Amino acid sequence: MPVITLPDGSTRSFDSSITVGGVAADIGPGLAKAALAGKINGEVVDTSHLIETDVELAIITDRDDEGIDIIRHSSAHLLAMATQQIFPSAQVTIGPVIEDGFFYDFAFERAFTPDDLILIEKRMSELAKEALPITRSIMSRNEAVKLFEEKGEKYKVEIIQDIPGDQDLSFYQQGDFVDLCRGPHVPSTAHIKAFKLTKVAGAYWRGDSNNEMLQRIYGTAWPNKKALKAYVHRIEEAEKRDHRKISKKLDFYHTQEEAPGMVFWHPKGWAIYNVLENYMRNILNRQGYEEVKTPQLVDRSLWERSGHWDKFSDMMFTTHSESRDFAVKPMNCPCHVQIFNQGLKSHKDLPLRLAEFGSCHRNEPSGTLHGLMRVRNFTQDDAHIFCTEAQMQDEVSKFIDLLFEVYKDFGFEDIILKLSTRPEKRVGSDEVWDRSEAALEEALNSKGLDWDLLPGEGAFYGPKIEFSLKDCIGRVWQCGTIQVDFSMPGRLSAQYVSDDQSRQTPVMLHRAILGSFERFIGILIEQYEGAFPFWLAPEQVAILNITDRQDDYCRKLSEKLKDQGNRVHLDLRNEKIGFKIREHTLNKIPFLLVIGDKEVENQTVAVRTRTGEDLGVMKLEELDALFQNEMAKKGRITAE
RNA sequence: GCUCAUAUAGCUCAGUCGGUAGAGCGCCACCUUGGUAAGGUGGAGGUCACCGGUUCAAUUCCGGUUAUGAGCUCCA
Repeated sequence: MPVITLPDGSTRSFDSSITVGGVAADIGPGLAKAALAGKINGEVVDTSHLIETDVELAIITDRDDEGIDIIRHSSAHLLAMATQQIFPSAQVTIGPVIEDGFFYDFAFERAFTPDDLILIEKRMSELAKEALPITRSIMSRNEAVKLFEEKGEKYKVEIIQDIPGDQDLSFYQQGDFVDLCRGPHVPSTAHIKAFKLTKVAGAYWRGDSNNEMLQRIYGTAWPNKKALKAYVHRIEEAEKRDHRKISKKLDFYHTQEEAPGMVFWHPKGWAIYNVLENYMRNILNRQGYEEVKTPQLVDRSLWERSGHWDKFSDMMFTTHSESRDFAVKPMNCPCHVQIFNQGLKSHKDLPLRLAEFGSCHRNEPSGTLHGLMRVRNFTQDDAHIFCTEAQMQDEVSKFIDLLFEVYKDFGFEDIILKLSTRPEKRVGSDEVWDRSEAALEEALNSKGLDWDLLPGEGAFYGPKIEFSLKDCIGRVWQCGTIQVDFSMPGRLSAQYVSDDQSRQTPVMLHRAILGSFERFIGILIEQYEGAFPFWLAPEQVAILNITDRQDDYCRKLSEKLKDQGNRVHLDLRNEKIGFKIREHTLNKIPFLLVIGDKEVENQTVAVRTRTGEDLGVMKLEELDALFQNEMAKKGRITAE
């Protein structure tokens, strides 16, 4: 006689055991129809699950996140079923739920084409309309192996054989299609109402690049057509923000075949870059960093001593001169240790913070290059802090504060923190790891920050914190990092004299806030959709004459604004004012100054924003105040 | 690096079932001096990514190279 407690606290008792679907039907016909699954004592089960004892039960519908995931999972099965009906020789492998959708990997003799996807999607719709019941069954491992061997599904056999012991396995069947699956699934294919196959791409079997390439079909699925439409719209919006397209339109940079993965910055893109670099330079100076510059080309022997040659030589660009091998630097730290090593350092010199906007080259695999986001030549806002172990926590703490301030200036307030701890392969004693991890953890906790732990994800030379920011459409970008390193200072013989006269090896902290300027600018372009806030805008203000009678006034105004440090675009072309306004609005210049006879006569400017707002006629002092206010605000979304 | 796709004017893209190519925008010239998102007329501009092959003939078909795109793998 099971007594069932529902989420609202009410109870229902039944004379005999009952399925989840039965309970839903008992509550009401609407719920019976909407029920996708049940959650019993926190565990998600099928609607066919039989309840025999007293339990807490929640009926899951497409209003629950779990419900949407179940729809997506069942959509993956439907995809596999449809695909095998059309292409019987395609072998099934895995088909999990991912963010916003699902995929299924097939082994197939050729690549699927977009036309194939249309066919498969059509068949999926037909199968969904047939409202095939989805039923669960249990098989022993041996039975299962036999079944899939008969079907010639060698990947499934491999998966099943990897499941340990005599564990019973669950299977889901719809029509004549059956798949190994933990479940749960929707009760019938009729619950799969709004889906779309989005793309096809290669993917390695078991994610290992040594394995054969499978064909992965991606799809998205939603509770209803409206949600699907909203998703498609969201994707289109994200595509509109693509920094590569915007950069071409706004003339920020280009790339070309002769320099793959490297950026030709155009004047407007470089203007943004310069603002960023100078901003970081000022900030680091204020925080007690000292800026340095080190060579691009360094003898191979230094990289051998630092250990990079061993691990990363195939990712380093090399050159040869006068019978010596050189490598273009892939990072700045070994060079910074060289500066540290000049002259005997005292503990009184610590912490020593060396910063460099160091241009680095890494020969990234060709397939990974992507606009400004992944390049072969990039510049980090890099710095290395040489300190004692005792100073470590304080330095980390200061760094976190600084990073939050910087991100705020760009309008990023949602920051995700992750602490990565000791991996299996590592250097340094457990005691040193204990102390370093504790220092990082304590630095985070003392600020009351939320953070995630990634056990075993640290670098071989020390633990690290990684900082990711969320942009305005919810995408996450990892930018900042601070990493403890107790390997390199020793390898490169960095030492200081302690207060007891002994020679000690300093701890080194690698840290960056923006990461690489290239990538960070890419993120900013997408965040702002090219409409940079005033302080970053490559052109901050355009001066537009109405007729050539105002030329002199406009030229003088331009000089004056430039003298005040503004980036000015002077447009005296023989074009109508509407034409010029349209053009500069599309170029996303924050302020447009329209100058006609009236403005010349009164020594004023008529101000229009790129959003089309008319700020009216202003005196030059008022304009200056407006600009200064904008500069002070930077990209912050909340006022101080 | 792997799989698949793509490469035509400065940009966005048509097109040629094999007979050396077009549009819009932009650019240049002239006319127009116009008050808040496109004034008019005319003109220039392409070894159809590169290297081979097939063919009487290749931008088009085939192979390779390079770059780009999507995904996978990688990211000190």
